[in-house]
Amino acid sequence: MAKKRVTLADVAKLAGLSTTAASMILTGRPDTRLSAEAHAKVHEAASQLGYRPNVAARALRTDKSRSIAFISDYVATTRFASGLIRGALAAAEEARHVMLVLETGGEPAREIQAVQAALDRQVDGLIFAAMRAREVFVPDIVINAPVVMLNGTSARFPLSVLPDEYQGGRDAVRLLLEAGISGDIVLLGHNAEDEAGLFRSEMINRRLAGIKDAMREAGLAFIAELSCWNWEPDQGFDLTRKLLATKRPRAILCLNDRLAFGAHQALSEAGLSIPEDVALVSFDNDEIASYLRPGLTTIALPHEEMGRAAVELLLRPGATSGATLAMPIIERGSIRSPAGLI
Amino acid sequence: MAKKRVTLADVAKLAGLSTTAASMILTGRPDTRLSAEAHAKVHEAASQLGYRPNVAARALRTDKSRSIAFISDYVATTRFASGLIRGALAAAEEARHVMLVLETGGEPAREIQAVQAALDRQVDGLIFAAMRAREVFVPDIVINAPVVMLNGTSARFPLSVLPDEYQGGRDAVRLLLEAGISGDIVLLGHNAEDEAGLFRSEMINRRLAGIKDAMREAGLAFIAELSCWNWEPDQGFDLTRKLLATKRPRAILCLNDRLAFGAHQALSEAGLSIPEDVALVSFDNDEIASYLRPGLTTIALPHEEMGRAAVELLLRPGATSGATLAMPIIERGSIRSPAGLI
DNA sequence: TTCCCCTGCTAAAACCATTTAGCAGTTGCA
DNA sequence: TGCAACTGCTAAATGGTTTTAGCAGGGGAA
Repeated sequence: MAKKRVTLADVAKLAGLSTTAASMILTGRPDTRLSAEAHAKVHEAASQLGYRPNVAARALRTDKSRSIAFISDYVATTRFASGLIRGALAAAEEARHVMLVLETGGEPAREIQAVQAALDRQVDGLIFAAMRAREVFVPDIVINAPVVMLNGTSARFPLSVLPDEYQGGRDAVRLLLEAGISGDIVLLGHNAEDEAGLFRSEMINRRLAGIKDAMREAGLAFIAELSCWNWEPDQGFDLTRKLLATKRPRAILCLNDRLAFGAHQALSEAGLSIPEDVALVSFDNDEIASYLRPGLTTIALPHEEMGRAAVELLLRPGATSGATLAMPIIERGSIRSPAGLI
Repeated sequence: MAKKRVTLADVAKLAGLSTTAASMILTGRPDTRLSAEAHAKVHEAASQLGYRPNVAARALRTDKSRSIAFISDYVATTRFASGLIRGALAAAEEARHVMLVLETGGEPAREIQAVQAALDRQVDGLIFAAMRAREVFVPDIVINAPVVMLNGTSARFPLSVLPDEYQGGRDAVRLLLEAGISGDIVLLGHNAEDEAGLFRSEMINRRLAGIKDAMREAGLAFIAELSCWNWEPDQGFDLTRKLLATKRPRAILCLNDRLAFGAHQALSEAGLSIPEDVALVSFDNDEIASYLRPGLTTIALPHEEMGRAAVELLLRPGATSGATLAMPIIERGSIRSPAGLI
């Protein structure tokens, strides 16, 4: 019952020409010598029959499947993750490619499976996205297709798309300074001594480097540096409450929005107002950043742009160097509340 | 330079047998009469060469590509979305399938594109996921592959996976009653009169029906029903603040967690404590629900289970009826704070 | 006239797997 | 002995496209 797919041969027959001619015309070859009349007839026949090329057959012949693989350790968890996917998806769509999404949980066995599955389907390229990546991630298989690392790096694959964390770190400090804050600043989320020898991630190290450099250049030092491994709201809450027992900061620089969220709660409970008593700045532009009152001023991860850049890089023929994307500054009301800010 | 792919012919040659034999052995045909020795030789040769079947070639012959399409209106936005994808991904992986993810933004043109792209790649089935779906969604193309609707329904495709919103609605009310609350309850997010003639979504209607039925059976009526179209925190905040100017509720039943988040802020600002003064219950188990203090007691959408169920349904040969999944009750501290609850 | 090039097109091979049809040799049974 | 059935295997067709090699016919130059 189900009608057979219409094939190139059907089109050719209807047009009264060979499949060779039909193929050449429909793929838009430039140097062909087929007549204008032939072109017209083939196009007419194709649209009349609703012809769509069979991608599997084409892939078999050309080794191009117009599809790419997006392999990541985690896909859910943060808004960051879906932003990356979303941007990549949009860019893939524009390039008329389709995207296979694969999740590995960071487990080597699943990583291998994922890469194999993608390669079996002759993808035109692979993106390795690191969502939580503490360290570099290396699936050790022969891959003869372009590879782009997204939000991570790899010794084997030089092309990567990264946020400019160093500059982002500097910007966070600069925002505080520009608001006239000149001391009594606390760093929430990291303490060099406590975490000596621990490796969190290359990205975070750069963020910290930017922060430290900017502070030093301004002749400032944090009055406290609070360490915790999981950057979740409850940690931010506990650390801030403990902090307030002994110190009265003028600003808290939080290493992500979730910590800032917890800090916000602790400050509110202590009857301190934001930003008048204590200013807050953080990173990521997580969903919750906009929910707070006042909204959190934050250095955003350019999720969608990164995903998009990865695909564009992957599909650009002779790409040789990766991309570093600026982290946009999202000003809300947690540093100062001038007119015009939410 | 790049080594040629290993083909079945290579394996057959090394094993000293025909490709027919190699194919039959590697695909594990049951009724074949090939010798144990032949089996051993072929498997040996395959693993020695690292043979991997070319999926495109296989798809061309068998019309099965071991891949499915996940087409949704939005992919980022909510945690809900990525939960669905994640569950679907896990189930697909277990079934050794690969998943194409496509986003349409709810635009008909992109919907058609997406379905075509998937069909061109001979997917073994399609999932249409509705993230925000206000109404039913129908891409009007001939699709001769199984289809499952996820979090939505369609007249054309009877198989769908849905949360049991009606029971969820009943549960929300029941939780309040069990906590000894017997009146002064406010419904936040909907007002039958204000929204007469508006169609939000079938799912939400069922949620409301469950709530209304449970209230009626308990002989109760809401002391206020507050309508707003966008269920975002700022709306919840504004409506609750306005409410508090004239009324003093004992509980607020919020139609989603974001509204509850806003209500929480307004209650805190008014100096009311949760749950002692005002109890809060809501829906979705959004990420923010666990961040609040106390945590939000909420009726969860079973994201991952739904995604998983959709794939399993899609891949089950003669599936004839869809699935309705229970909405788990996540008890935190916003209705009552007994020992043991967060 | 012969040779060469150009035009407009096509036959057939190639890509890599699955599957149908069938072959040669042995055994089982009457 | 004759015939059927079985065993263990293979040749060739098939799926839909791209691409290489080349064909027939006409025109221009030498």
